[in-house]
Amino acid sequence: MSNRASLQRLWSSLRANQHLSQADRQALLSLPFTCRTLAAGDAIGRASDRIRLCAILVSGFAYCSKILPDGARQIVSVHVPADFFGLNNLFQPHNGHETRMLTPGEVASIAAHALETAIRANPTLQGALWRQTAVEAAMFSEWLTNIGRRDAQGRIAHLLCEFAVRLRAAQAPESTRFELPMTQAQLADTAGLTAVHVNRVLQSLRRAGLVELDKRKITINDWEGLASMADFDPAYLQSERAT
Amino acid sequence: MSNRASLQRLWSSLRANQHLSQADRQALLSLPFTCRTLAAGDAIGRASDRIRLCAILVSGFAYCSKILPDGARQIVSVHVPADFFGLNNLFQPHNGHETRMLTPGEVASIAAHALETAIRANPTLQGALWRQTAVEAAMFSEWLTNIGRRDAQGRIAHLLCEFAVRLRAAQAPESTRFELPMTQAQLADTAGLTAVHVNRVLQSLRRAGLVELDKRKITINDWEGLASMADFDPAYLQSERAT
DNA sequence: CGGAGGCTTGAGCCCTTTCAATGTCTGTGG
DNA sequence: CCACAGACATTGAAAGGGCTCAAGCCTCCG
Repeated sequence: MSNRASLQRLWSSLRANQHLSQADRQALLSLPFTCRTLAAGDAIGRASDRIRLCAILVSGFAYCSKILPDGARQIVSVHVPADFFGLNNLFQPHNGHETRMLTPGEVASIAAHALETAIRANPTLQGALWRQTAVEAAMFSEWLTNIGRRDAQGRIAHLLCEFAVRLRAAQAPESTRFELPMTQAQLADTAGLTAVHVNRVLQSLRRAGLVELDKRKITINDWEGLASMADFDPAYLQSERAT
Repeated sequence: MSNRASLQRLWSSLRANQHLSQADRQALLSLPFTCRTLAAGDAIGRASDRIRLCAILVSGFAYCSKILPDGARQIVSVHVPADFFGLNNLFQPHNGHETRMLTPGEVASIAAHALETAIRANPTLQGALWRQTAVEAAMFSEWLTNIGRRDAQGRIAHLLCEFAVRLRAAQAPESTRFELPMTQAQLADTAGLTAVHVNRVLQSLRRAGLVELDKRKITINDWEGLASMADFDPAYLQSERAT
């Protein structure tokens, strides 16, 4: 189980963290985190939980989804290592969404009330977290136009581009090659498509020489082509090294 | 041109305002607002503007959209009177989105930097605005699953339900009857559909006895039916009188 | 009275879904 | 070391929801 040490490492790469002062960073780090190791599919803060909590993804991937009565599922966000998520819990504890691990990994969570007191004592910390939810809102907005106005090819291409940039920003060394630990069914629930159709789209991207897929490893062979097909502009990610 | 007086009236109903103390309210009200009267279709803060600004919709309706290179448009949010919007400008000035008036109306705008200084001096005000962007994020998320996982009927039904609740919360006296100043083409750009198909869906909702349409006046005849068809749960709106 | 924008309607097409079956890989237990 | 289960990926055929194209209509407004 990782703790302060690995958290410390994380902070330096934490996106929400770019605008934090040293003092604020310290304030956050000194909060009572609880680290847990979870398996793929495990829920983070089950719907039944009364305990509102925010969390940092120390390692592994996670997603947040809403499930409709007919069983359909929409994945509204995917979290990569070092993401700070669950801030929405501060404002609306129960919104019918659930967050689960995509892969096994470690989560450092903190009780909402503890974070709230820290915030009250530290306005610039509050500002950083505010910014974090603003970035999340921008991503939602981008996904909205992605699902609402692009065809299947464009949607998938856009998702791949986004992940490439986010993963590069978060951790990965090499740009165009990364691991995306999602099944085609999960990609479908993200893109508002069907698993079957995602499969066919992926194949066509492959045949067009844009990407290569090996297990969950993705290699983008033609970034220009993929980005233009997706009409991708990374500005909304607020990533430092966005290119 | 309306000014302090009408702004004052607005504050009492302002959603972002529910959790503001009297002092914070005063702080906001004393800021240098610029009131403008705009026509339908006018841009609020044109894309060419270097001046970042946030605004309150004093009267009329507005929307925020993104336009794709192929000309397709996705409306990502609709603002009703008393909405505080454009907070995203504080974090990312240019994100390829544009905000325009849906109807003629008045906008009270404030330069971002003025708001920023006010925020620095007033942490609880910052908290209220943070909450505002959190609510907006929640709406995005809801729209995401709406477009991603519901068929055309469900999407339109959900939009109508949302507007009914928001308008009731914002101003309207009677519940199930309200004015929605959007053309079918704009509704289509909101729901990720085509104007033609929106027309047919609207007709089927009418034939099913769920709603009545007269010009831009909408009457919901069967709230239960419409809400269940849309799987609508108003919790995400964070509205006081949500029922 | 003419025009423009918005609403309707019809017909045909196509992208995406559904349904169903087959193939592939990995981990497990005998 | 092989058999077997389970989770994913892949494929084919057929149906369908929504789109496109195109024309007709209505209403408001100058």
